[in-house]
Amino acid sequence: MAFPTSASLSYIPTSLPLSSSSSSSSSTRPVFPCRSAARPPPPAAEFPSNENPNPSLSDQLRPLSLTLLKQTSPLLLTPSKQNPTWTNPSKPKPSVLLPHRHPRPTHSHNPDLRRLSLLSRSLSVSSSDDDFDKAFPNPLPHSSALLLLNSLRPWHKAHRFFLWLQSKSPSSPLETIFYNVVLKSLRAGRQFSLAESLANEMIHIGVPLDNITYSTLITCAKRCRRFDRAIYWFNKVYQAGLLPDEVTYSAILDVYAELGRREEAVALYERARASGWTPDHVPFSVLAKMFGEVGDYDGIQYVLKEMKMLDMKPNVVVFNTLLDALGKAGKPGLARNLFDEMLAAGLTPDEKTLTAMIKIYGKSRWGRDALDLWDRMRANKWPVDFILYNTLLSMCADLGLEEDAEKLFDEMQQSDRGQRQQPDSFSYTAMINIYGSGGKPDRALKMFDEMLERGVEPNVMGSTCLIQCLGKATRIDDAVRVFNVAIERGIKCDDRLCGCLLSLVALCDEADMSKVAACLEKANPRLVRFVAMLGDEGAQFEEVKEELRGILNEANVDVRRPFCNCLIDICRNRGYPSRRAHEILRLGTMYGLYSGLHTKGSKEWHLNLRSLSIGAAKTVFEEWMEALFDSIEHEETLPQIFSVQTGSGAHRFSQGLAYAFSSYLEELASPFRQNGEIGCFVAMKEDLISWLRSRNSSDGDKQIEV
DNA sequence: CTAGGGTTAG
Repeated sequence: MAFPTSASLSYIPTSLPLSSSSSSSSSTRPVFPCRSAARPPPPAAEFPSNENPNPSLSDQLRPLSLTLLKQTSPLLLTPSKQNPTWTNPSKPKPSVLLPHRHPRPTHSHNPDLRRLSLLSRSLSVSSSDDDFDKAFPNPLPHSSALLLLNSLRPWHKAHRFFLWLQSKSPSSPLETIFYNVVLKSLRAGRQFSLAESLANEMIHIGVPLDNITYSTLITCAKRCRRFDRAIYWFNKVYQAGLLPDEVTYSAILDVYAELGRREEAVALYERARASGWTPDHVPFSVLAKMFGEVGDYDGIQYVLKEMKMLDMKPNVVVFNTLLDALGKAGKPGLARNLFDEMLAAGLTPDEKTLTAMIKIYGKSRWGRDALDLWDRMRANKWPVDFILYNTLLSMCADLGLEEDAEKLFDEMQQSDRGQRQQPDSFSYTAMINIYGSGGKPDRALKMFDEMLERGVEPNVMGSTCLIQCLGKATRIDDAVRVFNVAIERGIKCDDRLCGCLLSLVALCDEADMSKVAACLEKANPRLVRFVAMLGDEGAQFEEVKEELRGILNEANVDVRRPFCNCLIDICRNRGYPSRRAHEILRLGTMYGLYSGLHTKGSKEWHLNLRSLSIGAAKTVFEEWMEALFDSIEHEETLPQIFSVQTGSGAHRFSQGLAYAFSSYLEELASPFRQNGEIGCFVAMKEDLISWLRSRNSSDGDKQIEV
């Protein structure tokens, strides 16, 4: 893919309307506060919490920097007011950030380096003030103290050394650089509170904070998920009468990006650009990742366009984030083109590049591209690391490449133990996944047991895959055993695992029901009660509706449809009151979980049953037939062709639906015929009408029974 | 590594 040439003038967010919020400005808090008017820090509650990487619409629309878009910030207006002769917009006066970086001292090679490095290692066993006193009876030279401070690990040793240095010069405070170095160490140790108190100490005793101090504080806050404090310290830069330089600026850009506050991040970027900033690679990587996170393809295009405009050649990191972003935006073809472009530009892909590409091909089920790339990796001796190994295994799982995965897994097992390439829970999960989705429960189970023997902790996904596979083979006792082992080993039951247990409820016979219910009781007792309610003839629709709504509200968005699918299966398989399956389907439809199943054209009406469970597919089909019968009765115009699609089972989770649905249609003696393509069933109008008429006259009841 | 920013697995 070439960089896009049709460049629109500015980024228009795809998912968020701008217009609605641009009228209220009185309560907005400028990102670039006026120097004279120091503002109190924003309340922490104003920022989305850690658990919420995708803030609500209102969060995103909180017009923190929409003030920037409207250019109402006093600081931003001052240049033209103070300096009316400044009229060349192509060379704007820098107003929001420094055009240059903080100057750093050039380092002469210190002859003590080696000695100090050995010393820092010996101090790393224990480091008390006594140790420091013994090691340095004479005052330490400035540069040696700094080098040692920088090399002490973990953070508390550096911090203790810092305190010791402070105690050695009680009359004069340590210079900024000492604070900066120890702050870096505190960041590595994720000690934000301590870092912040040191920064406050600097302010208190008059040690100047510089851009290095601020950027370290901001990234430390970011790593500790204290985004509110990151923004607080960014505002502090302006309050102190300084301007951020491009490192500090990129750091805060990354904070907004991580918060998912995309408009504000873009506004920050554009404001800096407008004031003459020529960004380096970092902000593009930050923005690309931000857009990729939400699959915002237009956002990715915006990043490409900006780089193109600046005639900037992406480096490997930028390519990596762009490739990953395109994958997340569901554009495997564009990712492939961009990867080719990267090679054509003479860059060598690294582990992360290849991980991104293999992941994309696996998820898209582009088997040929995946295997082709794998061959090229080996032929070119491109670097491979542990994560790439595991990604290759997951790709094999996605594509059902059992033999390739086995070879790779063996390779990992034969690697040196020190290399950290021994299979871990991720690798085992991939193997369990391969065997599980290939219908080989024995091998999957063997993998799980082997994993436990080798002391590798199971994870929730591997356990879920295995339980699902054992469930499909109706090996309920094994499934229950695996569940209990997983729980004993500290697995936290997530919604997917709950859904998996729910599918066991649908599959097991009456004798095993209590064992499965006991598992589900540990995972989600509410579901156990709800299943009982569904089986109770006396339960009213309103009760079912309320309880289902509660359950779905508590559940993760992407398990809601699987939950309903499973519940429908349970109703049908366990002989619950026959209206129940239809009630769940109706409610699921009401909650928008089954939208887009029907397509009505003038020549053909189509029913898409892909990603439905067998029971849900049957129930949806029954409702469709009922609706069609009504249409016939009311003599509506019908098309010539009716088609149903179940999917061919290319996706491992939909395996079996085409087959099950085919025999179901045969049982019903329906006129639908599989039409060349697997999983595609077609009936002609006349055949369908006569079949529906005969069924409804012989049944006497409009409900189609199986 | 040598005081500060960006990229990898369901």
